[in-house]
Amino acid sequence: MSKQLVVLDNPADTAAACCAPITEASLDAEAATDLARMFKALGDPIRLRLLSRITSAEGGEICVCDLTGDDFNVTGPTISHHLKVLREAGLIDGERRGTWVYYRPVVANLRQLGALLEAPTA
Amino acid sequence: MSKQLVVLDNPADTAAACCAPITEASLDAEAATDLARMFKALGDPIRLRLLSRITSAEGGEICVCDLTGDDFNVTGPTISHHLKVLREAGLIDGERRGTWVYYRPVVANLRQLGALLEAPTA
DNA sequence: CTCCTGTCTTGATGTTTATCGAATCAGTCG
DNA sequence: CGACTGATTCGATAAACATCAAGACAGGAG
Repeated sequence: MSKQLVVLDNPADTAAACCAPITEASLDAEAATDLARMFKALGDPIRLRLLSRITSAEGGEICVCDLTGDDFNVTGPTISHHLKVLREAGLIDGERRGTWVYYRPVVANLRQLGALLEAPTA
Repeated sequence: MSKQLVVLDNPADTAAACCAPITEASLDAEAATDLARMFKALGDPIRLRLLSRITSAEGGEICVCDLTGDDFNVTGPTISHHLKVLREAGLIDGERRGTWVYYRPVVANLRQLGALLEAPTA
């Protein structure tokens, strides 16, 4: 099982009604499902803080060992679970290098979500 | 009970670490909780499509009666539930006028979420 | 090879959520 | 007032989720 941390089929950049701002028209059901999966991943305070740490990390990536410190009040497995949710949503991307595992943001998908929400502004 | 559809204390525009992009630093726990509440509201395909219809409505608002058509495959009460979730998250805002109830987007909060996600792009 | 540390998976548990049908509230029209 | 339509709330149920403790796996150090 070397699949463990490989990026594998990123569910987000396959279909994912790219770039259509939410104002443009009614999202069709399929696009809504893809997008909702990503938003749902953001819908937890711990995941949001994890993502914040990952996106703001120097060098564009961060070691899990820097996330399991007791800043968050949860155990290691729980952090691991949340990272998996973010990864499966296509918002981050992880890789093992030697002893440690590093995560970095998937900027394109984050941008897509942002664009979707900023459009109604105009 | 006239409270029913009044905008009441919008939980989102009170504290809500406004405008700090997710890259800037580690979100503090309190800000993350507020933001996660909004993202969670977006984390459902039906709510996303409802919001899409609301933000793209002519005149900036839409009648619930135009949402309960069978475009979505759920019953009236379920639509009502989702609208409530969006409303309590501070993403939309509703008002009864006569027989019908109208909803419109809370643009400032949508924009805040969008800005948070577009920042990592740069 | 054997231990040790870091990360993830599994299994269990309590909580939250989506959904519906039935009942209720709000406003209009006879 | 009394019936009717639109929208919400209530109560119940099944599915999804967050969390933890215990165990498993990966890689480096003795």
